[in-house]
Amino acid sequence: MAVFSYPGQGKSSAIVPFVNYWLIKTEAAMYSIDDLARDKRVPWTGIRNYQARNFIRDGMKVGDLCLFYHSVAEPGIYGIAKVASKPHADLTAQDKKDEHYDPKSTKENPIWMCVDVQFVKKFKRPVSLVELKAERELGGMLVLAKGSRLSVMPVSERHFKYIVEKLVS
DNA sequence: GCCAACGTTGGC
DNA sequence: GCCAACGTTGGC
Repeated sequence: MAVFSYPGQGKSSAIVPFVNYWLIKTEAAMYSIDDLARDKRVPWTGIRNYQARNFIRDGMKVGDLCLFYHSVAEPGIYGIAKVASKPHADLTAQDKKDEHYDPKSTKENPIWMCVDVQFVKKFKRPVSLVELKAERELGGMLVLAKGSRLSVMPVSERHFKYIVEKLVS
């Protein structure tokens, strides 16, 4: 939480949630923005990369907004999701039948974390990877970096707002 | 389907 | 701790 004071209101101030911004990746064939629109809220499981896990564990807070990115087929940003829970253990890692089962994960040391994500909106039109790359304003976005393979990564407020307020509206 | 770029694993 | 082998990701 961060304290913001509003100009013109003397000494008054208000506590408002401090929002972080993220980009979460998925293959549409596996789980798409339409699937999230249908399900409304799901645990974002299956992240098996330590750097991505650390972003989830150490950075994600309820209310954070996520660009919803489809990789591989027609790559681009398709909408927005919201972090709807605190980070918690990803139990699919302890499920032998799950495709993301990890024998190193135990009840005592779950290793892998996830948050619940909630559907916010699907863009009227997706912002393709080609379009993202063409925007000078978006230079430095992690997802555009060569070799960027993280499935969860932070996004700056400036980049987030440029995409949502300038590119898709 | 190809292949570059990564991350992880395991032998030493 | 090094590093080759291997598996995966993801753009094209």
